[in-house]
Amino acid sequence: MVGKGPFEPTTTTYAILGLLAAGPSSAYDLSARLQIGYGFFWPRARSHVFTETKKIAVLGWAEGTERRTGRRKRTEYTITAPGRSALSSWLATAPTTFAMEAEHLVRVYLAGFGTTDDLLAVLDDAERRGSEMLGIADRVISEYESGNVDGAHDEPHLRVFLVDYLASLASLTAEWAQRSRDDVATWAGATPDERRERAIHRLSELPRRSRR
Amino acid sequence: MVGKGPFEPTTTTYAILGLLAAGPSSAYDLSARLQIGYGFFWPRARSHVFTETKKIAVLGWAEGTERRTGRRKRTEYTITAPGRSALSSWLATAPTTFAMEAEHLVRVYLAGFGTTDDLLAVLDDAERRGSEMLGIADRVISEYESGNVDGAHDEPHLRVFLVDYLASLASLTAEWAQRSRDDVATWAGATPDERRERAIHRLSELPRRSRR
DNA sequence: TCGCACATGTAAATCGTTACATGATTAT
DNA sequence: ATAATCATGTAACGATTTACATGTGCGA
Repeated sequence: MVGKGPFEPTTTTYAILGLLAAGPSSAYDLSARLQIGYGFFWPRARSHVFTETKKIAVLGWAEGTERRTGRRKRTEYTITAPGRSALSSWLATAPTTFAMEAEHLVRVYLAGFGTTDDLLAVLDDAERRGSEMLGIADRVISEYESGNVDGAHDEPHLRVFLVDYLASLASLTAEWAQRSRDDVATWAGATPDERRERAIHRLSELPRRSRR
Repeated sequence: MVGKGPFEPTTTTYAILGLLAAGPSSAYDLSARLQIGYGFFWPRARSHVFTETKKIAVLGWAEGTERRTGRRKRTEYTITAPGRSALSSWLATAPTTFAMEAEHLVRVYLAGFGTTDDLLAVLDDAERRGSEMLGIADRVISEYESGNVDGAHDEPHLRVFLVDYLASLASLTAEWAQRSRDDVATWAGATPDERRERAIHRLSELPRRSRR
């Protein structure tokens, strides 16, 4: 990502352009689809869409037409040929961003300055979030199994990759929280040295690169 | 996160305060530790530290003393008692942020508008990143096994939780990329209906909530 | 002693969010 | 008819990054 002038497209720009590629929609509608479609792996505030669509229009990648409902106006955007072409060019470039913001882990990192109960609460919270995410994945899966899918993103052979990642991450998080809590439970009757031994042993059993 | 005035502490503020709790250091030094310690789950630019430490000083949570090396000055920060107390209060509150920014997944979501080769390239990239992360975890583990640990963060019983999450996420990512690529490979000789069938079947085999 | 990497920041610009505002629609 | 909710944005603000600037120490 170069990131120079004020009209330089960002990943978010392309994400929205991609929504537009599926058909014309109003900015408001896009803002809803942004959260539903990307909420889990590219979260953005709804209001962000309104500035971003303007940028897209200035770039010539979409055309906005004014519609009215009574005295209220709204803008409907339609992707242009240059827009489609910009999207597919972008898809041919390499991804840049892969980041996570996990406050849980910050708190674990600093847990030495808090109480054991604080730590357990953090782990509980992590497990709760993991379970929630699993619940979301669950619902998506059931929809597909029962055939109740709203046409918009009806490409199951691609969709499965996303749901796979989501469900895997969710269950990873929940399971990690559980085993960490179990480990905390063993601290009670142990000397510092025993704790250390055990920690090193647990470390040595983590997934290694050699397993390829 | 309340986030009102310009001196409202953020998670980043506490992350840095937490580094400070381990002993006095210069802002520059903190900025290095920020990346090493939090880089994987709370990434921030080094320069961010310099503004944040000033905020911490204004809040009375640390004191800055001027040092000099020749004509060049630097500021060394020391945490204060109110600072320690703010840190432990914060540790007793609930985490708020758990987010990921995975451009890979954005690209998978939009893969219908690109070529199959684009998609394969994205999956390759994801696998490469997963392997790299596994490599990092690997090195940390080896350091602990061989006892070569730089005292600063020498709390293996806590550290193991972080490395566990890192290594698990890394191998999840790499494995996901592999099985997704394998799936893409089956598309070639299949009708759209077969692809659909297969996708729904794969969906139904993902981790479910019921498994708890 | 020349150049390069490390140390130590500052300033400007951008990205993104929260808060607000107001019209339309629906349920009660 | 009123209240609540949906639709449709705007504006101000804060969080974060990128780019820059300059001193110091070290190896060739």
